Amino acid sequence: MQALTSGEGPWDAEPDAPAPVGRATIDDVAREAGVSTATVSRALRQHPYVAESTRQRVMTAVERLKYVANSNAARLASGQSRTVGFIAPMLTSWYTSELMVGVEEVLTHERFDLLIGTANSASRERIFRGDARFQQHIDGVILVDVFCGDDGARRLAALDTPIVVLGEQLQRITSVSVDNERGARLAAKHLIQLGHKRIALVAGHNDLDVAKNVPTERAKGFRDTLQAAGLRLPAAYVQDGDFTIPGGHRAMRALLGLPKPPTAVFFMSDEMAFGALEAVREAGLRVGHDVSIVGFDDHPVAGPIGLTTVRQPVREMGRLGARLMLDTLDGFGTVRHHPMELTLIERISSGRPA
Amino acid sequence: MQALTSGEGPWDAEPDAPAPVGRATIDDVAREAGVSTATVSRALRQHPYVAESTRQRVMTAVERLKYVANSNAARLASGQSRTVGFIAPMLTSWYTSELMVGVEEVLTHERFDLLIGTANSASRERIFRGDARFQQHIDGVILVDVFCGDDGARRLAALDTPIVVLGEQLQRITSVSVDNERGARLAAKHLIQLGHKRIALVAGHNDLDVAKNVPTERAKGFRDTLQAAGLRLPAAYVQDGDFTIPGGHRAMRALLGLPKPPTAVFFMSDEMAFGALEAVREAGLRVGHDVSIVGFDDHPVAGPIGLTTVRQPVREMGRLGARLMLDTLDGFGTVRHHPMELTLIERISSGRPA
DNA sequence: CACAGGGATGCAAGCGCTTACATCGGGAGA
DNA sequence: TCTCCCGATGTAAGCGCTTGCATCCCTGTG
Repeated sequence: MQALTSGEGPWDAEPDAPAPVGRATIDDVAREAGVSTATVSRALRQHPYVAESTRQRVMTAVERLKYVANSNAARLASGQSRTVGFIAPMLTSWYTSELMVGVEEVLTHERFDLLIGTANSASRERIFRGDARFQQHIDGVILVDVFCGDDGARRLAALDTPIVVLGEQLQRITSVSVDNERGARLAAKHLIQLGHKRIALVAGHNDLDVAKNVPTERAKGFRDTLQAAGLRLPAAYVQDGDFTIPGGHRAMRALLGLPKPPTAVFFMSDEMAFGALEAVREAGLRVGHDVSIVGFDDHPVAGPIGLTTVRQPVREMGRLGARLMLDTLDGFGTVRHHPMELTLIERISSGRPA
Repeated sequence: MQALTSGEGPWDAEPDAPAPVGRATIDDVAREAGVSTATVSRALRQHPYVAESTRQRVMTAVERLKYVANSNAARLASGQSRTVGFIAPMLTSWYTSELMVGVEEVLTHERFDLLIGTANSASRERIFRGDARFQQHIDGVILVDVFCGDDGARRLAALDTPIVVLGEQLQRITSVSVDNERGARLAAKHLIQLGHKRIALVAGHNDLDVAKNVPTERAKGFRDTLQAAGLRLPAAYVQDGDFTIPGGHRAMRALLGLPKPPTAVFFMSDEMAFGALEAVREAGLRVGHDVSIVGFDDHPVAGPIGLTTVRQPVREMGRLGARLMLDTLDGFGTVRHHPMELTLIERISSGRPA
């Protein structure tokens, strides 16, 4: 951030620009360059059949006139919307917005627009049917946390809309995801190695029966690891935290209210873990001593408050997802799954059992 | 969030829609309704001179054909971009993204698009000059943290682009802001009442000399209150935290490294305060006991971790800002300043000095 | 040296809407 | 009953681009 000293800085600079504020059209440029509008259009879009000298002339004219193409006209004429949809439940979670920022970053760079939508159960279907905004004016859709089964995946793949899925892996659909089972295993193993015997799980939702999805995979990795270590996971030790801060708070309170409360808890998201901190404090206990907590994400606040967590490169996932979408739209790129690395970050919220 | 049970849920529903995927044009609708395209256009946009019966017929046709207007065509024809720009430094801070979500919420509802831009020193100017994206295809601009002096404000007001400023108050420009001086006073007073004598300040930037801006106002309120209480604010007690988590961390470390460290610190943002928590821990001290901390914002994580803070209704500010922009674009609404309420939320990060 | 081939450019028809202007019809006032 | 007026609708000209097709010209080839 630049230091603005009094009386200086960009705002106070002289308005030295000639600035015939962006009124030039492609015809003006054509005239200025002495070519046809068609040639200008081609020159501007890297069409192969434009002589280098001509391109130069056009570019010069563009500079001089400060020409900027009217994207509405371009889109109308070409039939390409240069817009991709981004659908997720809970737009306000850190995870989602971080993905969105990543996506936005590369899309904007390629002069694409982002159309954002929430995906509650109703609107998911809507996307591919009658929804007003997504119906026709979208080149592709980036889906987050689809949480659909194999059937859903099949239906998605059958659509002729290019799709990229973020966060989970579906049959025949390009995706960027992490190995959720492994992530959960990392967390569980960590807690087990610290010596914990009573370890609980706070999932995003409790309905973990859908074929394949993030919570299910994490739950599986977690369960398996516990089982392998000869530990039990009683039903009461599995709570639903709704992937939100208040949800995590509630879940933790429920856990601490148990006759035999756990000494360690794995949360499927950092935000739920944050909520849990409050519950621990309210109970007069100390995190990392009386009860260990492990999250998932590596939210920016996780570091400062010392939350042990499984880091996933969220922003980078968003970026990659957007790039894959662009490749798909360009006709390149085949259906592929792109795995991203997961790392356990040990901090002070987890320690040996009291 | 809906519970998806195996084999069910929206994804698995039968594709029961007739779905002649949104290919209908306004002409199709006109034909279907037995009117001209002009009438359809008018009916759809609430033009007064359309008979109710006609409107009904058009609507029916729209329904039947699942017609959705092509916004590119509409924008091209009308010359209205239906897009507003959103410019802020640091798009990734919670404050900014929260504002953005609020803005997005109402804009989307009104079928407007949001064009997001960063405002580093260079691009600020660019907005109103040669910048490619903002030059012509924008109806108005929402500015966050402009941090410009009166001169800058004058230049802004002189532009013919509708402008709404969020977070601070500028001459002759519509804005939504809080009383920053008062907020800082609340924080300072709270700390003083707790009995603190050595109180430090972590600002967003140290260049507090610009005519009028958020950090300056908060610094003033803070200083004045300390002074009124007969307390000193040594230069070493004023640190620059850059409005980021790491910045807050650094600032706190610097403060704690002082020969006579403060017993309480006011941070101009919660995120900086979060960073500080880590520094306190590293120093082997306890927040709320050895050192009290007060933030500003009421970030969602502030509650869970017990950070005392000055709450500002950020999301609501974004919403209101967007609404004001829409009013301006509609020709309604005059230049006005809309003040929002600030509240001190006392939590456990602040207590009596040790 | 005529001719085919293909690179470089121009022409002009849209893309799907909006809107100024023309038109039409029917009730109110003369 | 005949204007006049105005509400309701139609006509058609673009908005600023993209792109298929036609055209032109410069090489390389036989």
